[in-house]
Amino acid sequence: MTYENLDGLEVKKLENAKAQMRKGLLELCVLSIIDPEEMYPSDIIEKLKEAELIVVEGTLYPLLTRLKNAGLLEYTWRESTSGPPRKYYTTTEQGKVFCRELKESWDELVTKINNITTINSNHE
Amino acid sequence: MTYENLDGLEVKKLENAKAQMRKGLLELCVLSIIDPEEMYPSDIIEKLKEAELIVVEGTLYPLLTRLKNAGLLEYTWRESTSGPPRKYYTTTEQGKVFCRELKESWDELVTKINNITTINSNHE
DNA sequence: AAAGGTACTTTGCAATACATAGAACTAACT
DNA sequence: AGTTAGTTCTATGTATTGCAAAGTACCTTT
Repeated sequence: MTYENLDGLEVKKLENAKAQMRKGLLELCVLSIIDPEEMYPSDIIEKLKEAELIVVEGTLYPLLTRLKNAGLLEYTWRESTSGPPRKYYTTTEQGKVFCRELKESWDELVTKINNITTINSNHE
Repeated sequence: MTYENLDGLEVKKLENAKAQMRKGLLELCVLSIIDPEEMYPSDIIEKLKEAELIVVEGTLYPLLTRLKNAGLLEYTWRESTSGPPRKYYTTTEQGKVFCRELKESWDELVTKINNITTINSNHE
């Protein structure tokens, strides 16, 4: 990824476009990360960061709450040795099913987008 | 894609999740579709439909306007033999560069998401 | 002239990111 | 005991971009 062909304004636009691309994908990411085990929010943020998908608290907490309210996640409080208690989230059975469906939808979407963008690459 | 594991409310949630996934991806799609040639909006909608990415006027027209205002697209009016005149859009040089950068960003994003969701699939 | 079809514009709403401020809890320090 | 620092979680305003729907404008046909 190099920005040498873009001026300052374009860079900002590209950054924004990248941010918009991420919208709507976090549910899948978060459910996938949590699924095999239990996790508390800062760990989730850390895991996302390792995957180079940076997410901030203001995004994650409301998302976790939404998923909990939708019955896809549940949580238990756990005392921590290094500060206040933590909410450990796990995926409900419902959430596992939903996550699998979501993954399928994602795969289909990727295929569709690639069909569009790859076909046109061949013309260049 | 089967919904047999989901009840009515879940289906609605999944549909919504799919809609959210699409957000942010249309710029890339539209630029990719237009790039090799010139196109007017109904044709773009048709092409997207063929690719099973259904987009409505209320979405596309403002998007085209945004891209035009950003200098990535330009248009000329053309008379039509079957109705009112049409706006034919073409990609500017700037738009071609932007589209390539966007494609790279997309590819990176796909890789990152797949890293997250695939790793966890292996645990099931 | 009116009707029908096509093309484009506008607007309100919903959803989900981000930035930021703040509250609450615990451990360590003074 | 009180204060400070670090950690965890909550809430809110803002920005962006889809969708639904209504409406305007233009051309052809009736």
